[in-house]
Amino acid sequence: MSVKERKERERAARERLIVAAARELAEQQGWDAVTTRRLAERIEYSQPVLYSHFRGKREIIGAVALEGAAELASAVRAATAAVNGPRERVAALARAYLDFAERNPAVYDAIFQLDGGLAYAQEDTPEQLKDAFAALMENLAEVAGDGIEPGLFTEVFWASLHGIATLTRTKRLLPEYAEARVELLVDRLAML
Amino acid sequence: MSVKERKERERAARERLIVAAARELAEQQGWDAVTTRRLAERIEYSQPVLYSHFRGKREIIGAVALEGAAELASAVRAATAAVNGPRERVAALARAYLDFAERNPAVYDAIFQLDGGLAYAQEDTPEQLKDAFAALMENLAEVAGDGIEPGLFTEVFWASLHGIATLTRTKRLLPEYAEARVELLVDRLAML
DNA sequence: CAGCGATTCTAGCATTGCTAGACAACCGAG
DNA sequence: CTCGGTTGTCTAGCAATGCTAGAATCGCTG
Repeated sequence: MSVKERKERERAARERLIVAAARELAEQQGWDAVTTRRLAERIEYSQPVLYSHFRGKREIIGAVALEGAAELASAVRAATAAVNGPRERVAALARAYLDFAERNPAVYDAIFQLDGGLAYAQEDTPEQLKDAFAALMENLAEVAGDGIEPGLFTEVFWASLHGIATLTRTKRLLPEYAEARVELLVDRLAML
Repeated sequence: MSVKERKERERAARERLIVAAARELAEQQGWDAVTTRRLAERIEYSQPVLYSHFRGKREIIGAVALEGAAELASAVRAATAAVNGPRERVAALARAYLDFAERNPAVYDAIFQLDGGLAYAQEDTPEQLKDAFAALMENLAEVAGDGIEPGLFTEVFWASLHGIATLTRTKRLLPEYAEARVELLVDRLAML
């Protein structure tokens, strides 16, 4: 049954190709430009092929979101691993998070803004999303403060970062305050 | 020239009708359901009429956003006016803000999520948007803390509220923490 | 190498935002 | 009161969108 296995490998490879193409196109020209036709053209297949891998455009966004969530998690862990001291660790986390959002706006949107048909904060939430939240909580639990549940604190800190990330990207905040916002947020929210 | 005036009044009335219909439809069925055809049908005119008032769908969203921003500003002012004590005033502001976002999700999206073709944090930013920010700053300046510019503090507090509002609405945060999040945010960010 | 099953494509549907050009209504002059 | 012209509105249509049915083609198996 080697033939079947080969076909499955090829199929998986093509699926990765679709996700990669969608992501690249979205980062280059925004999600609006990610149409089924353009996507099909990029992978050099016809549109119906997309629907043999994904239920629709929404699921493709979801696939990009999962890939991105895994990257966000490791970006956060990588940025905090080598840092000594809780305060600097939290600041590094905040900068890594905002940096990821700025460098991968389309992927960030796929994870947090667009509808990728994924469940959040529930049992059936995909591993990658749970793990991204876990990566935040690992570094934030130690500064949550007495009597504050780490999960609650992480939600608030995360929401603040998310607000800054999205409002910054849509040019609703003053660029010159960027660094000061992070400092203020970390100094006030984290209990040291 | 009474005829001209009458026509202008009628025109203005129809414009309000369009904005109201767009808003109502968006709140009922989401912005995706706000198509030019459905909107035209609701106001009992044909689609091209919409384009004699607005450059396109984007501008209609923008009009809803401006109307909403004015309401948000007065909602915040109304909620804080009668409250004594800085801490309770800030808490009231936070609740009023989140309440507005929850009660008018489509309008909130028009203001802060969708592209209504409006400028933000600039000179040519519409009055309504500047005033909404001002309404926040009026109540937040007193708790910014020493050496922290009110504008900076307001941006951070606002971003945090925005993050909570959007993540809550897309079911990415735990509902049971809703009240605790506000308490934590106010207690930590505000300097009392 | 022939036939059959899986795969991929062509072609098309309904819906979207937006626009051109035909048509009608209405105001003001004679 | 009628006619001309401006102003306003509608019908019809464009290209692009997500998605799908059915034809065509490819490649494995006997």
